[in-house]
Amino acid sequence: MPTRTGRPPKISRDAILAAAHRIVDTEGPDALTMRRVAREVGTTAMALYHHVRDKDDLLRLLLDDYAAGVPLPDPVSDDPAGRAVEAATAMRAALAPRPWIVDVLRADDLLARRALRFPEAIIDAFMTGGLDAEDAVDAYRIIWHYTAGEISARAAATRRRTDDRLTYREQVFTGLDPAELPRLAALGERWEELAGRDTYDKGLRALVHGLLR
Amino acid sequence: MPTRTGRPPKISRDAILAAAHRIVDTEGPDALTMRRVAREVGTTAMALYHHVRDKDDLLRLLLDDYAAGVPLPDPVSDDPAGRAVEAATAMRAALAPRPWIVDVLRADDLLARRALRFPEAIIDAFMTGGLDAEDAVDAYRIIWHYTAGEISARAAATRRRTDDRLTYREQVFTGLDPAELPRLAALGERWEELAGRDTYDKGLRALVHGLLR
DNA sequence: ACCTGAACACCGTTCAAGT
DNA sequence: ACCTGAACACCGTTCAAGT
Repeated sequence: MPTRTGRPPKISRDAILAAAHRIVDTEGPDALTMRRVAREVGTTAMALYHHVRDKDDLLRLLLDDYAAGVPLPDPVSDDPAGRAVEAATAMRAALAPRPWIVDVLRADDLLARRALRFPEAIIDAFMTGGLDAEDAVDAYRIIWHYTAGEISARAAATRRRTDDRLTYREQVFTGLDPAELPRLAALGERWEELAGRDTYDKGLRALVHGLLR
Repeated sequence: MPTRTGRPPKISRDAILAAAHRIVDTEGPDALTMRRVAREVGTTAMALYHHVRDKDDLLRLLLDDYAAGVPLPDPVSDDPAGRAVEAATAMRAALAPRPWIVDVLRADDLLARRALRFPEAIIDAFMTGGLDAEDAVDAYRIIWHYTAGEISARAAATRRRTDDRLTYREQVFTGLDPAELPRLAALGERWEELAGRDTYDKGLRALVHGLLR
């Protein structure tokens, strides 16, 4: 049994992650600062740097934890299109309540290690549907971009709704010149109502259909 | 001619915007702080608050300026699908070099006032293609989500490429269990190459086709 | 009316020192 | 080996005072 030398640890990476989870779930991602996490585990912010490389590292670890807990339901469709839709819908359902995740991994159009079941299922569905590996990867990435964009937009819209100044969009729509922008002018105030609709599924089905055609 | 009273202004909103443009174009959006803008126009940060409400307001004004300068080329296609693709491609081309814009207006799936030509053209194409107003708005919003997601992802990927630690994704791909994730394991290192491809057009065409079907 | 200085309440991170 | 305190170099914004 190897001898550990030096001062015994007061805190652990697990304790840090648990605290981070608590904070982000109850107070949102903006409340997640190094100082706040430190307070929660009962140390100074600087002690954290002994257990995680930096804040980005913390976020990534947090993400991987979430990913592990999200189920990918067994497919119920027989056809490839249906299976792709199911997997993408599950992926979106997992992310929608935690939109900050999208911001963390935006770049990696691949999800965290323990969430790879989602791309796997989607790529598999497309390959079963007759696409070769290249086209299936393209299809997955296209769906990822669509999903990430939709989640970000919805999250921002929700944020704005709690804001006072939802006036901007109304303001944009008053006094549109029908000669210049006939379609938008005709829509008028209906935009507000139409833009609130959840169109994810509609877009997803169009996308999958178009990609498999 | 109305008599203006009080101290004459040293700076103007135009001067502030011009400075902000200079900063964001040469040093990127992260360099755009109130203090930095103030230094550029030769005042203190607090003087700015007399001309813009807050930083968000400044960003929105900046955005509107950009929007005014971006051309929407005349359509060349006869068919509605082609015109929708053209307008969306122009919109993406306008945004791609300035991905921070997407972050500013994420919520408003409608663009800034002076950029309304883009949604107008896209909605018009879909309505010409036989969709009713509701479906055309849905179609536009779906395309917007896809476009915003793609731009964000590409911007983040570029940022990461200049980073040192592009190791994370490689790391994820080493030692995948082929029993658990057969498709991804088979892809192996090819992911890196495949994920670099520009798939915007492919996805856009699939989407437009699926939406008009 | 417009501008200034000082201040508030924060950030992430580094670094030298302590146990 | 692990933790601490002080410090660095920032943020956006408020507020009272000056011109």
